Amino acid sequence: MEYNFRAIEKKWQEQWVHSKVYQVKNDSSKPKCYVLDMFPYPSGAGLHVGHPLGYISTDIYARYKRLKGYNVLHTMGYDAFGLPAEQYALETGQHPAVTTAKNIKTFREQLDNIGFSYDWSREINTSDPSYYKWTQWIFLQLFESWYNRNTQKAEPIRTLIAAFEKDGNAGNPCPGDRTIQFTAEQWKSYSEKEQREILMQYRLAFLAYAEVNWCAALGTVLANDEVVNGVSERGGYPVVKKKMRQWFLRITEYANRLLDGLETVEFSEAMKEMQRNWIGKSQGAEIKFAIKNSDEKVEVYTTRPDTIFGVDFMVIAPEHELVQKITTPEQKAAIDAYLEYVQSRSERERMSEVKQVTGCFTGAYAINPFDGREVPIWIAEYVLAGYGTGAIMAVPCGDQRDFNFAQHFHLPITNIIGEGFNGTEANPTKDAILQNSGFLNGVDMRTAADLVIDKLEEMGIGRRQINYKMRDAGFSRQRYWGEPFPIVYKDGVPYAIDEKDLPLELPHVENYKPGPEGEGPLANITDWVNIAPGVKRETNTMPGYAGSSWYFLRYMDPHNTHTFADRKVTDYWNQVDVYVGGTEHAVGHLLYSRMWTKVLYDLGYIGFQEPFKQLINQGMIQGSSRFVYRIHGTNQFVSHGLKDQYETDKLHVDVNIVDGLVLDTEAFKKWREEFAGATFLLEDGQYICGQEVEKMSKSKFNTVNPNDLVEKYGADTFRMYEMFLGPVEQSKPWDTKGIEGVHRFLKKLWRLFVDEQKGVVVTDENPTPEELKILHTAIHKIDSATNTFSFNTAVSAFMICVNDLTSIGCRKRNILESVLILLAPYAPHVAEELWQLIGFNESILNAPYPVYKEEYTKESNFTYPIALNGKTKTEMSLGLDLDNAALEAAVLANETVQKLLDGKAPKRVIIVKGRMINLVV
RNA sequence: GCGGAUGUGGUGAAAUUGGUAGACACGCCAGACUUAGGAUCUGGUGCCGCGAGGCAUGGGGGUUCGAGUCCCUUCAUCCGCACCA
Repeated sequence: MEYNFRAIEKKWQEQWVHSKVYQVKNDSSKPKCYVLDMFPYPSGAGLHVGHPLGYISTDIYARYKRLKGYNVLHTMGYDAFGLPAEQYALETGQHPAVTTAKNIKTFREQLDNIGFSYDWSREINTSDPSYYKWTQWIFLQLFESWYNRNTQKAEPIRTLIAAFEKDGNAGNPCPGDRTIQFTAEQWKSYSEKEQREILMQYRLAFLAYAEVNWCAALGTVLANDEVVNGVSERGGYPVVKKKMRQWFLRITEYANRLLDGLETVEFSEAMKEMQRNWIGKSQGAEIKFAIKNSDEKVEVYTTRPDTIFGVDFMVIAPEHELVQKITTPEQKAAIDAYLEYVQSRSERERMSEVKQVTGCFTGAYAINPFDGREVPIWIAEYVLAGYGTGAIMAVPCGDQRDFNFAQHFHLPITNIIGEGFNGTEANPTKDAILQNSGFLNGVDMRTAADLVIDKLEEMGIGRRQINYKMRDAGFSRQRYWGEPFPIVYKDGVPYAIDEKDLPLELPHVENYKPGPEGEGPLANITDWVNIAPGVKRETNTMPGYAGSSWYFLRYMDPHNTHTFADRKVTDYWNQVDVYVGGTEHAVGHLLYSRMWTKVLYDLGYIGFQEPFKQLINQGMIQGSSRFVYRIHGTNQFVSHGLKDQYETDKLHVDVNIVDGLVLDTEAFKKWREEFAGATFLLEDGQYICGQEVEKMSKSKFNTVNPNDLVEKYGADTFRMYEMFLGPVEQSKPWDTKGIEGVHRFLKKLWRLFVDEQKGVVVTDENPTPEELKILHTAIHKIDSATNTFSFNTAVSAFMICVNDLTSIGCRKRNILESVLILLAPYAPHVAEELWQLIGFNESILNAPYPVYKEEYTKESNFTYPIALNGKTKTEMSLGLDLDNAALEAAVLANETVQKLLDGKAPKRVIIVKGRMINLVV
């Protein structure tokens, strides 16, 4: 009987399906554990070896926790709405639902091949109406809620209306527009339309005109994180700013809670830092400066109010509304020219020429409230309209950009930090003592900041202000393949559709071309859009992140038709205990899902406000591409070492027909028709390819399909090899070479149990202390390594264990049973098979995890390294029960040591019991 | 520019957190069994040196009896953000 992994794996995969061993109940006397993967977008390319890295980790962990006595929720599904399917539909006319279903089928087959323990009865698909019904429902909750800054949580919009009817909006200033102010009487006098317009400024999901990233080539609006260097992430098409009426989520109201929540979760420091940067909290002050000969005021935001005596000029954004009002007639022509220049510059240019200093003087002067100094007001593109107040007070001695600006335009620089400023570059210190600063002279900057703000508040021209870089999240897409908004417009006023009419299903369309004026394809279906005279549907759809913002909740209760997930069930499963996925979702998906969770928590639908307790970022598996070199204009290929002698074209070649770096030339000729007649210039009889590490992608022919490896070595080998590659968090190029070693290990393990001729050879003898030591060393190492996601070291511990047991010929049931249970999470098929072969009828999944007993690994002796001045010279086996004096005596009596000491006595003897002994001379 | 991470043999990587650097594998070398082997098994394999021995964790410095691990400094690579006042 040899290790026939193909038969074994097929048998157990069928057996698992048949006996429903992975179905999980929503209650149990056992403690719960929720282990989740970021669900994939089912692309047409299928899975490559990079995808399962995370999935295998979670599967091992989930199986491990189950053996440890937990009720484990471990699920998989598909993030199935999205642009690629729609692009494909545009090109081929195939309905996205059709291609998506096909892709899902491929993914499922590939996943099943690897032997995962998902509870597939809970599978979800975000494009399924039974799922997006609840995405739409949650959207309506967002639409019907506002953020109460007094209670610091989301509340139903009716509590806001009640407040308006009582006190107007005095207690609840408008987050969308601070200038909106009204009394209770005024509120009651407004028409319904006016009231709803005001409420819109408060809703968590709201409509606003805003500049969006408009990509004409894709015919759609893109999120900031879908725009890279001014072009679309997909396709690399140009992106421009365009004003459109868009849905937004008021995530900025949650900025502070999203920030504070990071303290309560276990994410990597890198991940937390990325989110902190994205949220970008800063504390400072808003200050109003009077303008000379004008009633206008210019309001700036600064984080450094302490430097107010160092203000030498003001800069406002070119888009700032004050520009037209304060520009003097003499400067008008210059300013107009500058504005024209700014408008002519694409987003891309502005980004790529960050260091260039440009600007223009308005002719107006602002007045420093403390010393009455008049400083010029400039406009410049380095000041952004969208951040703070769109205006700054410039302190060139303390801020490098202000300094560069002052130098460029020859503006005088006031020094308020004495020797701290050297005149050649700005010094942004906060630790100087102020000089040249009126009433602040001699005060340190940190203290001065508070003094200034207090004084400004007293004078009524300034106040403390916290700002965030984060913007509200755009939530509309002019696309077809997404969730339709459950919204209708009556005379242009948006209303929620009735909950009982959910889901609002995505209608069928004839084609996927964008609608008129940048609208989505839905706008083309006029009889769907126009419900009644004056009543129209929303034609935008929701963005890709809508469905993924809450899917972890649906897995808990996937078939519930009354609610998105029953409160009792979400209370039971609670937070995701371990969430595994790539870093690319650091600021998108992770922030949105954290926000949705907080909203649902505020509204009382769930009982926790952080979705993911622990996050592990799997590294990216890169592709290791191979290249061949074709002599230009011929069909002759030259080996890598000889290529410099010719003029060649470098071509990607399929990594699957290259062994290491050696090309299989026959396979190459068959690979593509155009190479059928290829000839080769070889080195030492071989064609050597070039290699480069690149992203794994079909177009680079460097993808490796897990199916091929599973076919050749088996799922168990594949699983363990992926883990053996290195720490899960680390990115590394894929290399199939080492898989043999893991395969050998499994064959060796098999031979511990089964002899080719004799069959099962396991005995019932009692284990020796040596065997128990091998086992318990393995238990200790594997248990803790699995628990800490250090799977690569666990695999090596398995190898050591099996090597040791093989070399002493141990075939004892007592030992081997435990080894199998340890192995079951890693290589579930072979573990089940051997478990059955040694006589168990029940699945190994329900066996108890072995418990480490220290007594078996305890030694009476320890082989001490004996070092002289910290350098190991020899070793001695000495009793662990010896005290330091006895150890010292034994060491000094040692022949080698005496020779080394050469008659001299050591100055000091350092003894670390059970570790080492060091002689200092 | 700011923030984060990483740097260890020919390769992937270990190292109980300050205590024998290179476990476990791949690759390579030698051998055994073989008609054969891309099967299996045995031994070897950081570098220099015939050897005793010396040198080695990106470089330089420091703390310590002892540093891959802590501190300072410097270089390189990768990732994220990027005119955020």
